[in-house]
Amino acid sequence: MNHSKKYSSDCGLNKVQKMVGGKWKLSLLWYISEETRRFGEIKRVFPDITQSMLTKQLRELESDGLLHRKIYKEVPPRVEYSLTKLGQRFVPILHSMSEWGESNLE
Amino acid sequence: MNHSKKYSSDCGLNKVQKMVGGKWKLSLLWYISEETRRFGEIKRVFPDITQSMLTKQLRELESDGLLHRKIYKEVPPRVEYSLTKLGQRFVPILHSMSEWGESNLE
DNA sequence: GAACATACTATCAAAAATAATACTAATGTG
DNA sequence: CACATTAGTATTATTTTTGATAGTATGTTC
Repeated sequence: MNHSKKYSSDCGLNKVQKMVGGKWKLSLLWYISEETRRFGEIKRVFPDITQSMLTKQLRELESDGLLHRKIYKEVPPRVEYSLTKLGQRFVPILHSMSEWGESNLE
Repeated sequence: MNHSKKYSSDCGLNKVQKMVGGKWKLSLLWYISEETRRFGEIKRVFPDITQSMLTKQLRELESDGLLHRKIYKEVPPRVEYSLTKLGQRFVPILHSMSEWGESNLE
């Protein structure tokens, strides 16, 4: 890795930032990491996020490979979100961030 | 911590997100964690960040307690940025994010 | 056959983040 | 006195992110 690339937008750090930088993404990952969650469940736990925004962020997390989205062919619809392997490998980082936040900030 | 607060904007995770969520902040922290850096040095290493944005982000990191800003009473001016204790405690998280990014993303 | 439930989608508006550009202050040097 | 140097500020765009609101599809239940 040359010097000009070390701090560029290609570096691991910036990729991570782009993937989980959204306003709600860390919390969503955390919540889904606890167990598989249905869309409506998530919506109820995060009442401040609008439905369209929730859909958008979940889909982005999915296309970034962090979440798996399982659609049941039922009516009314049923969609479950869970962490992928990649997402699971991110969970320890979530935990250290949370802990750092809780224990260091007022 | 009650359930309504667990995923609220008060939780550690969201505080962290607000503090380091800026487009350049993770990289800036990383660069400054390596050693104390002068403003102009940072500017040269991150040519894509405008000067006003750089100032803004560094000041935010300072007021969030992650960076220390040392002003030398000289002309031309000399300002050095370094990590605070709090910032230093964040460095391991930076490393794990970087590693996760490097090793898991194409 | 009307209402219900769920997970959406589509538009448009508002707010927040970032960028572009130009300007400033102060002093040592030639 | 003009000029270079450094770390800024100020102002105005532009872009990106987020929010508000309304509408859709469809099998099941009443």
